[in-house]
Amino acid sequence: MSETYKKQIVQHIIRNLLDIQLLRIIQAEPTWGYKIKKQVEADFNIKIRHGALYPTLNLLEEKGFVSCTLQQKGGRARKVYAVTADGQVYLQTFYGVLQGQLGSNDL
Amino acid sequence: MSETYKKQIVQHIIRNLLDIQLLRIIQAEPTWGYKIKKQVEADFNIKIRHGALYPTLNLLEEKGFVSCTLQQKGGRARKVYAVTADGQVYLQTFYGVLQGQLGSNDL
DNA sequence: TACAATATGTCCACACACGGACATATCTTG
DNA sequence: CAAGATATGTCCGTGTGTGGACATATTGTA
Repeated sequence: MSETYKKQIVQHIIRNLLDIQLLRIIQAEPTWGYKIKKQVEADFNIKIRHGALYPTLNLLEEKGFVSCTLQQKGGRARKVYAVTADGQVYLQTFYGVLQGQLGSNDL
Repeated sequence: MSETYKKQIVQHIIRNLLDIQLLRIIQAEPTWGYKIKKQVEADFNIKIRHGALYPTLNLLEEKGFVSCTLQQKGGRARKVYAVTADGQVYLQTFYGVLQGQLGSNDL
């Protein structure tokens, strides 16, 4: 796996496919906005705007791709997201379209 | 594979990941701009702007991800593109990042 | 011979997304 | 007790990309 293009690719994805990438991260493990931000910034050494992150999470919830559970940790509230069945279908369909693995019967 | 989200996902990809999708199509078979446009429009029933398509193809060539061969068919010239070794590495790295399959040694 | 298709290219008004500031509240640490 | 971290949210000027027109040349067809 090449290291040369990795950072620019990650920024490409975060910029253009934030919704998909969030779905993927949440599918791996239910989590919340702030943790995703810190995690991605640590893993890839890039910045995620929380001004884009939180509205996108809310959008995913509106679309029914993730469900939201309010978790109280002391007085601080976390909105823990989990991928719904619809979200999983969406994500899998995305991968299929991207890699051209859709059967011809789909049309 | 779900049909529900397919069209919006394809538009999502064409809009935000045109370069990647072009790489994938060209990797499957060396081809040229106009054919890609017609093919995608027929396959997915969506419009591709050639005003975005051709500059993107030229950009991919500049970056060295595709090579270009001028093919004369009668008097009409075609710019037939093929994916280079660099382009294949880029594409594979992209899939890896997107699906989170990068080893931890990559950092 | 005129129109549609093939084939590639540029350009511009406009809309949308970005970067970053502003905002609020709680908890932890020095 | 103040500063930084946790946690989520809005807003706005600016810059980037979109949609579609304009452009050109050849070939096939009605």
